[in-house]
Amino acid sequence: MKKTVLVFSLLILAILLLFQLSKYALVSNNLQTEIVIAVIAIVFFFVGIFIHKKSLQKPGLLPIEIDYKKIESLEISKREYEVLQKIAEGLSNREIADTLFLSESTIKTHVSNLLVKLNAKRRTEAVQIAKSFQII
Amino acid sequence: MKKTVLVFSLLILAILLLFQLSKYALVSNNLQTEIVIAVIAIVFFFVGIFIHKKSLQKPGLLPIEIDYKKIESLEISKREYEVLQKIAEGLSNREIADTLFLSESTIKTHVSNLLVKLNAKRRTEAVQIAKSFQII
DNA sequence: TCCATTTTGGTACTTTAGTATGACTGATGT
DNA sequence: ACATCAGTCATACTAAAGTACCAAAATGGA
Repeated sequence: MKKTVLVFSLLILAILLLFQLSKYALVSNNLQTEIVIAVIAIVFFFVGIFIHKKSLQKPGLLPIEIDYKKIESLEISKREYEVLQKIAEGLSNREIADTLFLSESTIKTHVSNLLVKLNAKRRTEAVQIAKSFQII
Repeated sequence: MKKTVLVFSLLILAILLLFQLSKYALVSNNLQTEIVIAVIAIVFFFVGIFIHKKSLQKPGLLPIEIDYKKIESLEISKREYEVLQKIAEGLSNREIADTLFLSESTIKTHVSNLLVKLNAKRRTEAVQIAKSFQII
């Protein structure tokens, strides 16, 4: 965290410095206008890339867009999808049953149906396939 | 794919146009230098963000940086780590044994050790924890 | 060379996961 | 009113996963 603040502070300072330099360069006509603009453009282009990269540092903030159409096309129902999410969280059938206030039998039924619909042999494979489909 | 090419083409055209406009604006002194530079800076800043975002569109290209120090601190050995990767791919113990040319017993030993080291109760939970630790 | 660690593998066991099948309920649409 | 379907749950079974404990190679340094 401290490192991030430091990096951003330095970045802002560098940008301000660049601004001042570019103004001096232009008013004193030491440099060609094109070069100054190009430098500014390139620097801010990379700053944009850098900022965006930083903003994605935490995996929880990754823009994982869920493909709801895919879920529909696989004919996965609401309940089944809930179970799929719990599986992906690493819960056992017993734990899923408890969190959803259902019996373990019901969860087993849902899991079995999910495996068929996702064409998976195991729950771990189901998670892998679901992620590749961008549905979780 | 076609859409991406189109968008990038338009983007490049827009940038070139901006360049020309800025040059005209500066030489004819219609606008203040600061404003032109600021506009250039802002535009390229967002272009940088846009480009970086686009480059991350494919999930396979996500820059998931693996925390090797974390792996070490958890005392996960090379073999155990290989097994962990296979687990995350959704393979069964039997399949992992076959791909690594080992017996299923060995895989079970590795998995058991992994569960202890990752403080997980199940292989699915182990995958979840490993991802939260950024080690897979 | 010797020591520590990793890697490998086995047996015997318990637990969890998954399959197959059938049945009941409640909501929905025709 | 009736068929349909999602959701629920059960039983009985097989398969896979995981635990506990042990032990022998191999690997890599000191």
